[in-house]
Amino acid sequence: MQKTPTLQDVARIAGVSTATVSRTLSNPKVVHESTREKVANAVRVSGYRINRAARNLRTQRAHSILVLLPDLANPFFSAILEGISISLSAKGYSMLIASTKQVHASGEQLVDYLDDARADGMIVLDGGLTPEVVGTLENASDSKPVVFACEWIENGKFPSVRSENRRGTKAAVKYLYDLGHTKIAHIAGPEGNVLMHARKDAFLAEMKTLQLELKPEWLVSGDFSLDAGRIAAETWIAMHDRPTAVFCASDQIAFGFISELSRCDFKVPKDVSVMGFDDIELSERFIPPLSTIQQDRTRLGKTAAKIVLDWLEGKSDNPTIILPVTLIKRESTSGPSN
Amino acid sequence: MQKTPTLQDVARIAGVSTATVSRTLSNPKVVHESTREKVANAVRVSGYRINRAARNLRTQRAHSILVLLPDLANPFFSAILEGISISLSAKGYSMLIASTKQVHASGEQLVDYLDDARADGMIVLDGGLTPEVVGTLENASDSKPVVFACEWIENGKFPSVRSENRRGTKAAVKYLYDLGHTKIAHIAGPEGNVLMHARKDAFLAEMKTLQLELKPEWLVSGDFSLDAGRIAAETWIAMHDRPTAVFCASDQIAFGFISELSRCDFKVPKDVSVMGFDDIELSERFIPPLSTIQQDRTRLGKTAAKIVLDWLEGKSDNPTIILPVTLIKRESTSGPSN
DNA sequence: TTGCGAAATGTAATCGATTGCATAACTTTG
DNA sequence: CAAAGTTATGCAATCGATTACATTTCGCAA
Repeated sequence: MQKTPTLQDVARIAGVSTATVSRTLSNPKVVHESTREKVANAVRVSGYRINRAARNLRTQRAHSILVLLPDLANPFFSAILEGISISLSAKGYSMLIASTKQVHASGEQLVDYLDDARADGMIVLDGGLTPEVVGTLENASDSKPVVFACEWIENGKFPSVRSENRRGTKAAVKYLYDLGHTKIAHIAGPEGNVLMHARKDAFLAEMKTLQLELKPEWLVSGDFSLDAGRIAAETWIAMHDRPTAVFCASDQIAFGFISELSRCDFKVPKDVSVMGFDDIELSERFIPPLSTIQQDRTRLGKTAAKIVLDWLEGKSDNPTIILPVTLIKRESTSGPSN
Repeated sequence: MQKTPTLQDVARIAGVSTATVSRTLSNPKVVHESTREKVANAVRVSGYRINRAARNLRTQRAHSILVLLPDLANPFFSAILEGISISLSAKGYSMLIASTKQVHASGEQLVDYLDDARADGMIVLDGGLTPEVVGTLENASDSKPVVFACEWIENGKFPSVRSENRRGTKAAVKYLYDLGHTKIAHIAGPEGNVLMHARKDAFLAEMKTLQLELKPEWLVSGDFSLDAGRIAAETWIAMHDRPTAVFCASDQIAFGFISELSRCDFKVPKDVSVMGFDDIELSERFIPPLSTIQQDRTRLGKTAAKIVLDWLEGKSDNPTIILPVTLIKRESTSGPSN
């Protein structure tokens, strides 16, 4: 019922000064064992809990990290969040979440989170920030860590963690080629997105390496959504010279694509082989199970958090880390029929 | 390069006291217009940002709310988080996220978030907390708001927001019945879960109302996962008297179920009609598109946040709010084939 | 012009922990 | 045994905003 006990209370009960209590709690080895016990006992008796607001003020640390998503409702990010959270909570940090859309909508500046001592650093999963926002962040990141994960800013000075988009893409195309496909299309991500570029460029490069013809209409632009896949399916259906394989820039696209084809009575992989990118949980259980390039999302998250925390502790080599991907062969791909 | 300006700095530049600056910022109408302008100008010149740690300490508010998930990697929660975030950020609150698993693993107590001034309140999406944890939360919630969303604690004293699980379930069964099905199975959620109970009980009640026979083996227990659906499919295949329709406690279960059936060359809805519960984004694009009971997850989140915020402002009627669900008819259901 | 209430502003204590510096207690050493 | 060095503890300033209370200023009526 009474207000929560403070350091003062603990000090009084233990018969020592607040300085000693504080030291006992944060750096036990500098106090005498007997004092340590008295304090530990007083803490137990009083049910003392540290007041983080007070500590945060004094230490100039928020002990929390902001994670910025492009879109909270997108399930692609869940596993990444889990990875981040694991790393953060192991070090006693909390995870704040916000989405670009909403920060923008509420009229706040992103950099405020850093400037107003709400967060000590930031993990950004959105490579689509406007140049001004990136600019203010670059300034802020002279003193506060900002790390990109999955996506990144071209020519930006931020460290980042990402998957081998290039190698994954090439492996996918090569795999389709080895299955016997020569007419391969790509459904790309949203215009201007770094991932979209990385994957599209790698796709073009690999097609060239394999000396495969690429009709312009086989390069479909979209975004990473289900609906982009659906629209691409309509496009595919309308083609006179249909590619026999399609490499989608995300699993969601692939789902939308296959779903729409199926609605129109086309069969995957009989009529067209389809590959995705990501390997989200459902891919294994889609109908047909989706061949895809697997990203280790949890590890992506853990790694991003580690970079931020290391940076906060002074180890600032600001690396760009590229994590391996794996080609997963399932039943949405086969050799071309005849 | 220099340190961020404080209220003091603004006061000095504007030629007024810190008290006046503070009032200008938090309650502008009590200061004279001319002063207001001086202060506004000083804020602009100095680039002042409030230090939240300091404000939090003084006001005894963290201006953030903890959202507790059972499992961060589960995409079902994404849309709920979005709803929560919208409501919170509109009122200047931040959203902290943690998962039951990890809080537990890190040896922290859940209630610490409230006790150590990290969060002003809590939204819990996990009805599976242990009774001790619930107990400590109940104590804490004398002073701090704790609200359950989606799931809840039976006989607990927490307000909650949830969907019409009962009505949704009955509507699903009735719909299958109206299509002509009389042999209907249910794949339930995890043992001990309140949602699982609510839906199973409603299922049993409706079967009784419709005077349909229910063989014990038609009541399959599982959890809400894809894999539970896969296992249930094996069970279904092995039955001698197979139900012609299956009502799954979640869309994920339904996906797993259909996926496995499809792998074994059964057709949905020809061989069996399948319904889900939730209407997650992908349901519309699954193959076949899934008939299901739609929960408004965004609204669930918004409402939960609203209850917490109202409570913080003193409006404490602590309501239990039950949101309407909608029956969505798609192609995973049809009349039984003879 | 004086006086009084209302409006505007200022002074300084406060929130609760951390930490530089000073001091006390205790060891070691010549 | 005294001097020097170590170790343990305490004192009090500090982080940066908020706010109760005191004081000043202003407007208006008599």
